[in-house]
Amino acid sequence: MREYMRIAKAQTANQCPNHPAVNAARVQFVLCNFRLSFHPSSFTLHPFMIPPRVRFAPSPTGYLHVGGARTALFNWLYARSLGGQFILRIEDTDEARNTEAAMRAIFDGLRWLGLDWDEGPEAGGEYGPYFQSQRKSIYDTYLAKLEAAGRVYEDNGAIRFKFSRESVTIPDMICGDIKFAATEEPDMTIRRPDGGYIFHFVNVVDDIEMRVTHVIRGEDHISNTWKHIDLCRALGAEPPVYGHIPLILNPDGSKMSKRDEGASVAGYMDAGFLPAAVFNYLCLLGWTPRLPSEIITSEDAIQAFDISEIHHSNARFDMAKCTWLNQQHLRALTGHALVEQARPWLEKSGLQVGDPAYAARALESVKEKVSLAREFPGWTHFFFREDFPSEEEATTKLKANTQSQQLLYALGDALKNAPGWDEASLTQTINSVATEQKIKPGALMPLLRASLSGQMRGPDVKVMMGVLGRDRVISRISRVASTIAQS
RNA sequence: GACCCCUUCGUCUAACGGUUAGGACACAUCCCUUUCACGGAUGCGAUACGAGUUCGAUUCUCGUAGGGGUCGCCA
Repeated sequence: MREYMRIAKAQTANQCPNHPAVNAARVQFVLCNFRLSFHPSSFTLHPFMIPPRVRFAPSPTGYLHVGGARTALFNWLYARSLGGQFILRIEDTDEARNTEAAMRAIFDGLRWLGLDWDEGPEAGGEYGPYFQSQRKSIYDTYLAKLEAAGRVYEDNGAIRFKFSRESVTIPDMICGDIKFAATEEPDMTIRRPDGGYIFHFVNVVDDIEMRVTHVIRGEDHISNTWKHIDLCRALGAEPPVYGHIPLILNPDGSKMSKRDEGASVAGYMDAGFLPAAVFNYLCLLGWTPRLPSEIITSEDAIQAFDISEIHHSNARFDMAKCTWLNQQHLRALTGHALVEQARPWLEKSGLQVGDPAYAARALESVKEKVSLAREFPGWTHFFFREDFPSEEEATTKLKANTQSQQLLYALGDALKNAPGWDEASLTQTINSVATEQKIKPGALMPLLRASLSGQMRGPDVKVMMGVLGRDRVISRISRVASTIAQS
């Protein structure tokens, strides 16, 4: 197998030397088909084989689960890396779950992550409708095929599909060959007495109808796959190629369900995660992009994606690493992008962003200290208002030193007459005050910090002074100095 | 219970059958420093167990144990 891969890569590289990534991906695609359809001895390369059509088919449960999001992500990467189509189909045959809000959660989550679909709700496409609730007549037609083939029978008003009961070997793009012995499981119900169709049936029919070539889904479906293939063949269609990806578990190894930390994509939005970071983390859970850094963009992922490299074992969710990645991505933001990322959180805290250039400088002064965007207000609120609170610790610091008031007045006077407001001038000014007062320059810093921000941790003091500007700095210093006098 | 998937540091993972079993996160210590971070350095820490094949096994085979999944008139 490895040898075929090597030859295939060499051949496609020759054909299209300008697009090595596309070629590597194409080879992968070819090989996945090859695994299914060809014996090694008859292996031939088909570099211009039709691009894959994959789909993400969630049920509108009211939220987008990270496991589902990662399934969508791997499907999307597969399509994007091979120039194929990514289809979104809503499996809403269970009418109780079929609400507009439940649907929105899925659309919003996917869009937030940047997983755009080529066909599906709000995108159109020639194989619609993309809601199973609107496809009943199609299912009726396919049921008739099964009836004609003598593969169904009625059971108390429900309709069951007669299994062929043969042992099968399923070539899985990720797990390799999976063998299933002939089963004694009861035949599968495909339609309820009320006429509603069951998941397994509609899922298979839609994949046939929508020309889906590759089904990439959660490992929880491995055991259902032989049934789907059986159904597919009974309908006279060639089954798609399957690939089963491992599940995401809680840190303790249990199954991740709705209320668990990190389970809902909306939770990441609410916590101030960057979509790029969550995208990045999901890539790393179950797949190792062979890139120099673990910090990657979606473009990197598309370039590097190789479905055969997806792992076979379940992975536990690690919020600490996801948060670290968010910090890494946050650091890469500058100017406008940084302001827009922080804006909702600042406004939610009642802060007016105002001049974007000023806001950008304020945010950049702390961005390396922030892990999640929602932490921005806590670090920068004093840049955006004069009536900021003074924390207990800062007040104590100012009052503990009997010289505080005198030092602040001296600083205020010196800063008023500082020759400039750049870092060098500020350093010079502060140093000369320190010399005058016979103390170390470092001793002035906490006083300045407390006076200017009301807290004992924050941006570099001189950077903070630079952003605030001379007028605000002097007025804050004198205000604090006089407050100390009153108390 | 039957069937299927899986098993390397706490977590995510790397290692043509030959490596002092590598990296990232987390943790600890130190350096840098006005704070908090970033950055740098160091440390802690793993091949589930038992057989077999082999000169040699994390790697291949079998068994055991453990984890996960499927077996709906849910999706």
